[in-house]
Amino acid sequence: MQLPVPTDFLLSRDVASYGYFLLEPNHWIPGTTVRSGVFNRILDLAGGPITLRISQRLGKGKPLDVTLSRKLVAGEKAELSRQVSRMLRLDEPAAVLREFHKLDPRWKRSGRGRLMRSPTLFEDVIKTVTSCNVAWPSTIRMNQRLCEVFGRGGAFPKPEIIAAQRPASLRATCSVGYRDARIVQLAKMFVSGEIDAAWFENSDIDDEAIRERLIELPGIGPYAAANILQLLGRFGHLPLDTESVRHGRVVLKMRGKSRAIMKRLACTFKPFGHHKFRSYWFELWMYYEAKRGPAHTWERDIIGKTFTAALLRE
DNA sequence: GGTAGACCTGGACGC
DNA sequence: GCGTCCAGGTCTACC
Repeated sequence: MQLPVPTDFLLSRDVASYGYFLLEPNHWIPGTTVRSGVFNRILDLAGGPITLRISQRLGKGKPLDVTLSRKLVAGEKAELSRQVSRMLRLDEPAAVLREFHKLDPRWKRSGRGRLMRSPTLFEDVIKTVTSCNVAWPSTIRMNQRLCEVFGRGGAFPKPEIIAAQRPASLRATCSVGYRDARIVQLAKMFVSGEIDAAWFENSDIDDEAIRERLIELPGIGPYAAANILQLLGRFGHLPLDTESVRHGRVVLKMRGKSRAIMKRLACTFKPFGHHKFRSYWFELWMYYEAKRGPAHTWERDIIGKTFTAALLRE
């Protein structure tokens, strides 16, 4: 099947735009050219797990070619399109990105602006929790094990499956450590409707109301809340962590204690308003690419595991 | 309102 | 190869 995309959309650039593209059940396979990369992703749809092979042979703005591992049953096509659209931010208007490029022209030439995310809010929330207080290789492992152990056919597990587990089981099989009870509790809240994805995705609700609700959730603090906000398409907050402080010190030549650097980072990116996360993130991303080559050339099973803070400090 | 310490895992390092 | 130290964000208890 084919999926239409916005005129500015470029698969290789827009998939390799956020670290989640290196986490299971996502699998980006770099090609020899910008056009030849392939994005594989397993989704758990009504008729069971299905593997998508997504490419864009004809280049920027041209439809995506999507090869499926099985035939779709009734009703699955709409759900598949919805999930792919969320993941690749196909619903983000080109006009919004033009506005971003006007505000921060550094990214106009490359066209960067879209940030890859997950097909569902549940997966984004769990991926965020698995990235807190842990080195990147451990985040990779937690997501790999969650998909292997609890995902149907290697897909990301549905909240109903995680909600039915004992925390100790999650800890023993997926190396999630003390996050076990928090992950199970979050899954239960998704299942019960206490966390209503539609409410969080509602653009009529202001950022602060969403942030306040997020920060009440188990395992979600200031950093995680700001990160989930950007995953929800709200880019006016910065998820500041030790990596931000490193960026402040190494790239922006800031001096002082961590807290002071975080305050200075907030001031530095304030002029970018409701696009500030994009400006901040692509600065970080540019640094990683300077160290490790263009993101669309990164091999998940090689570069992902060597992507440690210690190596980046070199 | 601010902060110290615990939480868990795995990489880094010293021997 | 083994043992120890440390990084990482959230949560709780305490001041």
